[in-house]
Amino acid sequence: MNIKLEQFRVFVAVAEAGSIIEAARQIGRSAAAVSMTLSQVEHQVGARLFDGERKSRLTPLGRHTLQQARRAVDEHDNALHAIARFASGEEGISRVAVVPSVATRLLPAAVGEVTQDSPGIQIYIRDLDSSAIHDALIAGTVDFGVAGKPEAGLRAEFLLADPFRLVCRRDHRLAALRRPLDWRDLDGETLIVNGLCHAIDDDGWQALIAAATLYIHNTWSILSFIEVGIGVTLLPALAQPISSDLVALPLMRADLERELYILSRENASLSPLDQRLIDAIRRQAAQLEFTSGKFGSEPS
Amino acid sequence: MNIKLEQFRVFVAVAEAGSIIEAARQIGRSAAAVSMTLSQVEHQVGARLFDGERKSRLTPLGRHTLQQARRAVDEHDNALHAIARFASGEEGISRVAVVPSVATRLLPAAVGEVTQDSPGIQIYIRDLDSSAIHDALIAGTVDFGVAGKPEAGLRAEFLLADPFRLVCRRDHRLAALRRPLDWRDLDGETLIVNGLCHAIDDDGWQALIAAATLYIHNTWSILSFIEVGIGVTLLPALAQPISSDLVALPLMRADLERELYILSRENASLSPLDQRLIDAIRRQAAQLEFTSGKFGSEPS
DNA sequence: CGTAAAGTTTCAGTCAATCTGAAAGTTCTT
DNA sequence: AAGAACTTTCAGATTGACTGAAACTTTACG
Repeated sequence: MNIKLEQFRVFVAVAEAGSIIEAARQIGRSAAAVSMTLSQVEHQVGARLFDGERKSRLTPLGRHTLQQARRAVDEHDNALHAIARFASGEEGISRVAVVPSVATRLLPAAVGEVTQDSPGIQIYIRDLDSSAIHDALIAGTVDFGVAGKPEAGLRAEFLLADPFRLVCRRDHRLAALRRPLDWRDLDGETLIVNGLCHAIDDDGWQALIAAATLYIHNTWSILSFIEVGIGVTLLPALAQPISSDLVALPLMRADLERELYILSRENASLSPLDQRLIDAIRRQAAQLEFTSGKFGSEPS
Repeated sequence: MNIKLEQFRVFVAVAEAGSIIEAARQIGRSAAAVSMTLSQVEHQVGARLFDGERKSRLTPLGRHTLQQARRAVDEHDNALHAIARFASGEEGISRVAVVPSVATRLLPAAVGEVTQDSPGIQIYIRDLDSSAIHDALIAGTVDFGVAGKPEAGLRAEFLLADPFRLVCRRDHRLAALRRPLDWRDLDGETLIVNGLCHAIDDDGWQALIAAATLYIHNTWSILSFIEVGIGVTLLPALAQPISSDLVALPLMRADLERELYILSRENASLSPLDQRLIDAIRRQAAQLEFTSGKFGSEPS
């Protein structure tokens, strides 16, 4: 016995309408087609499904078949619906790993954008440093990430270039210069080296960090030091928290910047929800304005 | 989006086989057909379901679609299976009302026959007198019944003719006659009239019961009276319990019998399980032997 | 690096299933 | 008994699916 889904649909329509003509009208077929389909179903089942000549009363077997047919049709429609929702990104799970600055500055608005119209979705977020993000991607524990360019084995699409700035207190002498800073301006300053400093490929800078004494990994800790008057540091604009006590000063070398990429596994597609989230992150990144031309500006 | 069940089947086969050629081999189609069906499905979904050129790795959307497709296909197969089981009478509910004699003499073996190979079925049995059975059928509380012929409104198919016998103690003087009895033989006997006596259309008999003093409805009670030596009665052979103290004597009027019918609602089909049960009852009835020619025989 | 092998897709033709409108055959109602 | 409503049958048309062959792509391997 093999009854097709469309045959089930026709049978359900007739059983519910109680008449072939009415059912034919509802599903947009001719009565002849419905009649033939129905007799095929009865032939498959091997017994009559309706009592009497008209199609208004079901046999016990017909009632049972109706139950089963309804169920099968409903499950099929549910499956189609679920596939459509997943395909449109209205439903699903997205696992993301991003650097802390993206987690605080880009993700909240992007996630808000995506979740606003899609209540059924789930998003897992981890904030890690770039190399941990690469590892997580290769391990498959996250679907995509936002981080610096990896060595290999990952697909990378450019997201944004984040210019480095010198961060110091508003009342620092460097803030009073009101011009892009040179490395020589940092002579005699207490430089706090952070994890992102090594990415800057500049000889003068490398000499400075080689001579530095303070190395602090966590961005928030660094800023606490600076706030109480100890030292200055170099950070990408996105990594600078908004604080009225601190300023981010542009550098002469305006080309020094951290590049952030959307990373994902090579040869592995992303789910539609991942795509939506990436699109939202890109939109948020496009809205960023690095006020690199102005002096004494607040970070972002 | 409308994906047919057969398309789901093809997609599931390819996803599980990891190759179009292998899937095509399994489902008995050409690779070309499978390839075309698959691209139809992808077109319907609106995105790729497999990563890379070969069909060995699914995209996240593909995995989700596979889950849903499996579910839909399984539910459809379940529905077909459930319909087949119900249609063959291996599953279902049967509600039966029968007269007490049938309940004790025919039903046990018939039910045993049916339940033996079908563990999934349910059978509800009520034993009632004929008119209550008619009422239950008309009310729809049972699917079919075994009882005497009803007035109207019910479909009746002849089951068996149950010859009336005279029931008395083995040591009764009538038992010693060893010949079919005439009404005159009952002169002077204490006749116990029961509910079935009125069905006998015979003037001599009607005169006898008009003159009787004992009227007892319940068959078992009647037999208790007879066992202690009080009276005789007339009962259909099937209603006579096996007891070594009692004998059932044939009557001269061998044509006096209670006719039992399989009754069901007119214009209402019976379920396949009902049919199986009816068939089993008929087989049991056919095996009955009323030893009407022999004298002093035990009741059946 | 080139060739063979395996896998996939495209193509055109064939075939089977399904649909339609018309007509005939039912059953039910009046 | 006649008409109305409904269902089925029929022949022809349409659609959709399948096939084998060939082209194309990717992978395996010497």
